[in-house]
Amino acid sequence: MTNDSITLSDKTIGRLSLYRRVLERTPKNNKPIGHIFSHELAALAGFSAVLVRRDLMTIGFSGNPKKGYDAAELLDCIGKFLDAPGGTNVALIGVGNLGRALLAYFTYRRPMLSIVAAFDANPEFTNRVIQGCRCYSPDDMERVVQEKNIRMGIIAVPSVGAQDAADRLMRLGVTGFLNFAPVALRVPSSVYVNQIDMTMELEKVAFYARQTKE
Amino acid sequence: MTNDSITLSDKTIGRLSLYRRVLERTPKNNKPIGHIFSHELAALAGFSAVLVRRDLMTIGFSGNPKKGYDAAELLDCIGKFLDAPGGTNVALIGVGNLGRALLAYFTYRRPMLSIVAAFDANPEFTNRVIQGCRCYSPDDMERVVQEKNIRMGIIAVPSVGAQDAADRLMRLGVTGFLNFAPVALRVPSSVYVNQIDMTMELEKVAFYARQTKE
DNA sequence: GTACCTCTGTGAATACCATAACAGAGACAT
DNA sequence: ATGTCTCTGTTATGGTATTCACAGAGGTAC
Ligand SMILES: NC(=O)c1ccc[n+]([C@@H]2O[C@H](COP(=O)([O-])OP(=O)(O)OC[C@H]3O[C@@H](n4cnc5c(N)ncnc54)[C@H](O)[C@@H]3O)[C@@H](O)[C@H]2O)c1
Ligand SMILES: NC(=O)c1ccc[n+]([C@@H]2O[C@H](COP(=O)([O-])OP(=O)(O)OC[C@H]3O[C@@H](n4cnc5c(N)ncnc54)[C@H](O)[C@@H]3O)[C@@H](O)[C@H]2O)c1
Repeated sequence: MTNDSITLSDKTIGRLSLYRRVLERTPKNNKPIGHIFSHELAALAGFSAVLVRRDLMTIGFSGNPKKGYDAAELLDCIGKFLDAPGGTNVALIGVGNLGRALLAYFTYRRPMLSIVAAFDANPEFTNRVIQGCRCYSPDDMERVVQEKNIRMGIIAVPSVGAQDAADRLMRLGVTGFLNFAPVALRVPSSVYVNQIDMTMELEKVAFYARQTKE
Repeated sequence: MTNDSITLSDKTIGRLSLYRRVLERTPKNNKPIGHIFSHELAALAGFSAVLVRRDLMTIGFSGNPKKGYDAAELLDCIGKFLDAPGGTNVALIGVGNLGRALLAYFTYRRPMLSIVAAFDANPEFTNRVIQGCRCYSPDDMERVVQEKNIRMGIIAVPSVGAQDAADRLMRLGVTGFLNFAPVALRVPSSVYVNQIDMTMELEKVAFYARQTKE
């Protein structure tokens, strides 16, 4: 039914992720949603109804003009696109303030996306379990990444260590990064980097907040 | 020289914020950068050189074909666009795992953008100083927001409390939000919301990491 | 001086993305 | 049966962001 040969735009896969969480979370009169209309899903996710319909169209998911979309089937269909069949194992590099918050949040939250190991250069954090996740020394990276079949990395170390951390993980076969350090990672085109620059996001808000206030 | 009547695109103001931080941080042979070429700044920020030139063009900043752009003047010029003259005061709502990480990071980091108050419903956190920032009960919101002239809010509470927090702040004149809760805030068009959905960002990486691996 | 080189500045072309607009299908009332 | 209503599915349109391509300016080598 669903086929990965379709190309999804970057924006669309982000929205699919959000549709899924909204559907998982939102109960309708205390029982799971049966069917949902595009405009309902749009309101929950914060987009327009036509955009929802087009996203679902691109993944080849069909609804019923009278009842809307079957929520359970839609969840399944989105999962077929977003999730790797056996789940994806993630490494966290840097167990500082941000890293610990991420561990606390993501541990056991997404069944198909697990942070299975954390690494930190500070011996204070290594060889213990933090927020339910085992924390290792960077020296153990080669062994642990291979043992645990880690495919992607979250970089939450200071800027100066970010490129080095990425380089080491790439040598071990990691092909995707979520990078919180405000520095541009140099990677080959076969590796995907998603850069989150919170300072930039904050300054953007400050800019617009000022525009509307004055 | 610089005039705010120019309209900057959302993407451009984000990149300006990054150019600035890259310039502030990067020393050249242990002394501040004097001049910098568009391709150098592009490499540091992770964009293309022509995009850098285009951005600087839109803010009306000129370089020298032989020496490049004067870094100090550029910093000044970017500041004239991004910073409110007296700085912007920010409130943080929710001093949980993520909120504390944000406090630790942003306190004293950006001179023109300060988190001047935090609010949390949990009495364990209120009426004390956390990571250098005073933390109040939500009951004190009206007084504190007015006293400290707070213009924008960072929402780091669970989804269920996000809309309520935003509503209360908006009634007190706050016009911009950085929202980490994975829920669409309902706000009038005069209020700017920047939504950061880390789960979505993580799932995007998982998607692309899988594509390249197989 | 002249040929050449590099970099800025910018109009034109391209790619991408969201919205608008509408065709089609089923339900329902009369 | 027929008209109307609502929602889906899809094509057409518009707008915006980025890249392409190149003119212009100044500096350098010889
Ligand atoms: N905390 C925030 O809210 C925030 C906001 C914006 C950006 N960031 C960025 O996120 C990153 C992490 O921020 P943070 O606040 O958690 O910093 P932090 O200083 O609290 O934590 C950094 C951690 O990384 C570890 N570390 C340093 N070098 C390492 C290396 N080479 N290998 C392994 N571990 C190493 C340190 O021991 C420390 O535990 C930084 O790049 C920061 O710029 C954080
Ligand atoms: N921690 C992460 O890495 C992460 C990742 C993705 C999304 N988020 C989102 O960020 C938000 C905060 O996450 P967190 O991990 O810090 O959660 P948390 O549970 O650690 O902290 C939430 C804090 O908000 C306070 N709070 C609850 N209701 C409140 C209210 N009405 N007013 C004031 N304070 C209130 C609680 O007392 C608590 O201190 C959540 O919406 C979460 O979904 C966090």
